[in-house]
Amino acid sequence: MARNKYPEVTLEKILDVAQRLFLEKGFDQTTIQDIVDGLDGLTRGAVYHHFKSKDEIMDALINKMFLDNNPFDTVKGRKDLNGLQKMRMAIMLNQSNHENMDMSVQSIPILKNPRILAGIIESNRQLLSPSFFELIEEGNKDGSIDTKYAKELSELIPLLELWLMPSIYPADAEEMYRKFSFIHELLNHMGLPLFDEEMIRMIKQSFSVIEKMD
Amino acid sequence: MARNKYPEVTLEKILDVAQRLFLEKGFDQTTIQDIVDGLDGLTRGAVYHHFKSKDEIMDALINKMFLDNNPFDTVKGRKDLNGLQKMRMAIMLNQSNHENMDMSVQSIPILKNPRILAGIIESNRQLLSPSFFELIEEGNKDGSIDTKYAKELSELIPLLELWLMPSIYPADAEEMYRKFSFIHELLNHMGLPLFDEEMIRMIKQSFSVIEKMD
DNA sequence: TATTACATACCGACTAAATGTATGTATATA
DNA sequence: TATATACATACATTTAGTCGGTATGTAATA
Repeated sequence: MARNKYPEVTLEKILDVAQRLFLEKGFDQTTIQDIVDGLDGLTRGAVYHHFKSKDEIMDALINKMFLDNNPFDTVKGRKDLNGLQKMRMAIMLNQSNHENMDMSVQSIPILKNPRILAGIIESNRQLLSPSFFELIEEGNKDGSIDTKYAKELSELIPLLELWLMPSIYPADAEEMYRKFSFIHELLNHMGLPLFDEEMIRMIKQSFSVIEKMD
Repeated sequence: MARNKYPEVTLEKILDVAQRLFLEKGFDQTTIQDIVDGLDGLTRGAVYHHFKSKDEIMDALINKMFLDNNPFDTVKGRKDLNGLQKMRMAIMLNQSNHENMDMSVQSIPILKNPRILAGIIESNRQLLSPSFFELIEEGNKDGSIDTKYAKELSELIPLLELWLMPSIYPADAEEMYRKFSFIHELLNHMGLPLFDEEMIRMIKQSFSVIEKMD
């Protein structure tokens, strides 16, 4: 295939296809050739020109997925929100990001894709937690949050999100609701009242919808 | 090499070598041939006779590591302990198991070994949590524990143990201590006073030891 | 006890698949 | 026009897994 005037386009295409395949079939089950096949016309040489290895594609993907729609960029400029409110918004945005790809993620058991799981955990720790930390600190300063455990909470919250993923920890609607109650109580006790009444109602409702789907 | 009269010996040997290598170099970085090389005289044929695939070796290992020294077997018969006390003992036994291999586990960043990480998470959920659940329920019945969240706690505790692994979540002694305080407070609030004064003292001491090592 | 039949522990060569490398070619840009 | 680079192509290498074969153990039979 002819050389592309805008190589970034090729690069993006590679990441797009890779993301789709990794989520559909898993990282190990996806070969470079599989990716190439979805790249109409290009060859493996092109891929290896842009990326040193399959792992490097994965790393790039993890960064991209986070940066593409970084909840914290959206939240940061909002002078009208205090720390707690920003935190709530960031969590919800982040959650809906997850859900957008969860349709595909759910289709394949994530525990069978250790590389993806590890990727999530690592990017949580490196990217998500520091941002959470900032917001919690901000809340501590403006008085909307009052916790001794900013660092600990910022690390733990992503882990709790993991706990809420039914593909890892299977749970029916009732069990999901109990988990949420648990987390609600936990966060309140630790001084980070993340869920307000409206959020709890929304969550409750979304579960009853799931219930009816079964 | 001559056929072994007791094939279990060969099987054990394979698992031994595999465990060593997986922890030293990681799962993906260990080839079947690497395992064979540590098996004085045997060939890859032997390994493939006992195991269908590399993954099957991993699965067998996970089971073995748990069953070999299952904390719950030790605890179960102890009529002199109530549920809470059994829970404490199981946690400590389990923890010291971890520490025994942690010398090797720590040496290699576990996030670079997604397969092992996923294995830990899955075996926690399938083996550890159900046992925790039983003990917590027992405690709830005999009055030594009083929580609405037996199921949730039994799932969350292994996740908290993950959080405490410095190879995944780097932390100095001070930070480790804060994590423990956090968990202590969390569990107390949820009705599962897992750490008594003695344990807290022990933990505190073990951290000051670490501190001095640096 | 000797023989036979069968099961299974293990060997070793082969296949297939996939990653990665080295080199070549054409095109864009300076 | 020269140079960098986007991409192609051929090749080398690594590794998982398969398969037919061999030797040794075990159990039944006589």
